[in-house]
Amino acid sequence: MVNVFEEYLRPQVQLTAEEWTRLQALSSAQHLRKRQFLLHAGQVWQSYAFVCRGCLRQYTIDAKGVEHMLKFSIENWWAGDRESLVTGQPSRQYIDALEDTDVLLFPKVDFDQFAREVPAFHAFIDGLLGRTYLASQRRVQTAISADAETKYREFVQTYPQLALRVPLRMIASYLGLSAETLSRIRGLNTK
Amino acid sequence: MVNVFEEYLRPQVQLTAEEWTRLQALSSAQHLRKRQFLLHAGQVWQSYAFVCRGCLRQYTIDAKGVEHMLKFSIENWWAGDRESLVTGQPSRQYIDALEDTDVLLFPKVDFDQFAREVPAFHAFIDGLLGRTYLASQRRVQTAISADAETKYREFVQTYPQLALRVPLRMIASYLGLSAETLSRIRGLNTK
DNA sequence: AAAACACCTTGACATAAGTCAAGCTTATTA
DNA sequence: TAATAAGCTTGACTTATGTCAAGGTGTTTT
Repeated sequence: MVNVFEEYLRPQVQLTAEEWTRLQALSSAQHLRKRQFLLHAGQVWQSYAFVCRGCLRQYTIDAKGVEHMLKFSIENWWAGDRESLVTGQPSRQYIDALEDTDVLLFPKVDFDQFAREVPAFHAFIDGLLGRTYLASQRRVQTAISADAETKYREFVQTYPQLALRVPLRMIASYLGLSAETLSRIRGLNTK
Repeated sequence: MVNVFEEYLRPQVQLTAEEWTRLQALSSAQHLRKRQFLLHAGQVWQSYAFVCRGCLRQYTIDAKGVEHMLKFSIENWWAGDRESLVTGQPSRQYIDALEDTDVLLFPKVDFDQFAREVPAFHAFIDGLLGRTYLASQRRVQTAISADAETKYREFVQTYPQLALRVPLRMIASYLGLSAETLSRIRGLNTK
């Protein structure tokens, strides 16, 4: 399981053998069965989570009981509620597994400490955060300007791996559409 | 003009007199008349821009010629197209002034260099980016889950300064609504 | 001080997308 | 392997929001 992380990280950051060992020692593996929760609203999120295998969904539930998908995380992605992580406040989000999933958890304190002491790693995390932010901005732009069909097309183009793997009604929710609307749109595209 | 920046930064980062002088020396002031452009689609954006006075809008124009507001920046806010800054690719965005505006420009190369050499400043920029990213995530969440009225209410609550200062049709665009819809919503709230 | 413009509002109508409900497959679970 | 649940699709209907058009203020501009 650490192997997956190693293969992910090695091409991106130059770490000494010692640093690598130390980083690895910070992590703890966790296995999630399908439908099992990694985070529940009300809990404080205090880690960085790296997905080695499987698929997670991150979502909120509104006053009417409707779920709103915020993010999906498959192999080589990071997951977690950054807001809770940064503020220390209880999360309003849920994270659970759409498939049996293996996760590496890095406690915030240790992880940040490590980043502070290893500039190359720090730079890598900064870059990651920057790219994630850009992706978020693009999502905003699509959300405010595109019609339903365009939203779906862009999603498939951006995340082809997810389009095949995640239930449609969750993709619909991610895009701010009803499941029925998304189903009809797909009907059109197929024909 | 540098005073505004100093008052903004001093409470947030501890810089030595020398560092402060050096940072200041990197900046160049620019004055924009109302409606004047700071960035035009096709140009590469290569700076960090700090607004000392006035108000900027940042937007795209789609294939139909419709503008979509991405961001407004008033005093003590940063502006710029991060995507173009990071990738070095020509921007697809426009930035122009809604009022006469004073801006401090920090060339990317120098700014990044300074951040690398002054850890406290680096940490400050990281924190800023992190908060901006959180704001973007919240905007996504509202965009996919809220109705028109809620979007507007949250906007007013989050940015009361902007609600008074920016033309309604631009706020409507920022929220992904038509100007007419926003106007009707406001009619309801007032009564 | 006109003239031209930018901005907001309102009405009438159009339409994209949502809701509710049923039926049909394909996975899970007992 | 029967039973249950999850997921997708389709139809009929509703609704929120968009579009088009006109009129009214208030602001720039000449």
